[in-house]
Amino acid sequence: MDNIVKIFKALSDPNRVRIVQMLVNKTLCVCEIQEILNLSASTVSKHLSILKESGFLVDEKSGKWVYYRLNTNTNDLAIKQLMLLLPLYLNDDNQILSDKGKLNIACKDELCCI
Amino acid sequence: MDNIVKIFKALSDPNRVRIVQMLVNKTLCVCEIQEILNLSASTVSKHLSILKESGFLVDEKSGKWVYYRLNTNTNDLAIKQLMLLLPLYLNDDNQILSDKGKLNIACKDELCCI
DNA sequence: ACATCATTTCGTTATTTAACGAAGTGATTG
DNA sequence: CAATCACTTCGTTAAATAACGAAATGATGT
Repeated sequence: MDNIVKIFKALSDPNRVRIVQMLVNKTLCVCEIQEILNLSASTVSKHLSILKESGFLVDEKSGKWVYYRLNTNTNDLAIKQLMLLLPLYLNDDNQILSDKGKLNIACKDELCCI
Repeated sequence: MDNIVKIFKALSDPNRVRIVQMLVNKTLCVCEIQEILNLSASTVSKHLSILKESGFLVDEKSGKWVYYRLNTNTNDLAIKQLMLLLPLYLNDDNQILSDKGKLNIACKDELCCI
């Protein structure tokens, strides 16, 4: 019960839902996510730790950077299914579309890291 | 986005998850739910209104009583799927099993209403 | 009509949450 | 080795949430 409630709590904030959707088929470092969300680094870090703690994300250090990606290898059924279902619910969400658009530009122009 | 976040927020409280699971294949009045959760009537009423507002429940007045049940006729894909998936995640949860046990006894003995 | 019962609404309190900036950590670069 | 960069942790503040009891609402039964 605690586990499933923690999972739903993780998804009950719009900025965290945006993060999860940004990371579909992508690996991003904290500063890229910060750029899109337009929040302070500490706030973004906190959101990422909640998503990691609940099982949605894994991180990987590489030099100065910490990269986050979806925990696609999870054994948790709820996490696995919700990661698949979320995009269906948010495919046509303007915020999510806008985030993805910005991300592509940001990547092309190397807006943030490297 | 607001809609899906509202849905996850509704499920991000253990008492509300318990309510949803109690109502699987059952219709219950507020006082029965109150009996199981062991919370004040006003608190239970608030939880029910959040679940109703987010689309999980519908209510029906009948005399003195208000009956709540799952909104199985919803058009909302997320609500529909989450109602199906939740029991899979909580099948072996002790709290949920205990609630269902108490509910059967309560119904037999007409512990609460009627 | 009146008392009672089931439920909701209101006002309050304690806890949790989201946000920030400042300070701390650890790796990289000059 | 000092400065910088990416990120996290800490401490604070404002807002949201969960809980309660008291009062309001609305139907039932006497």
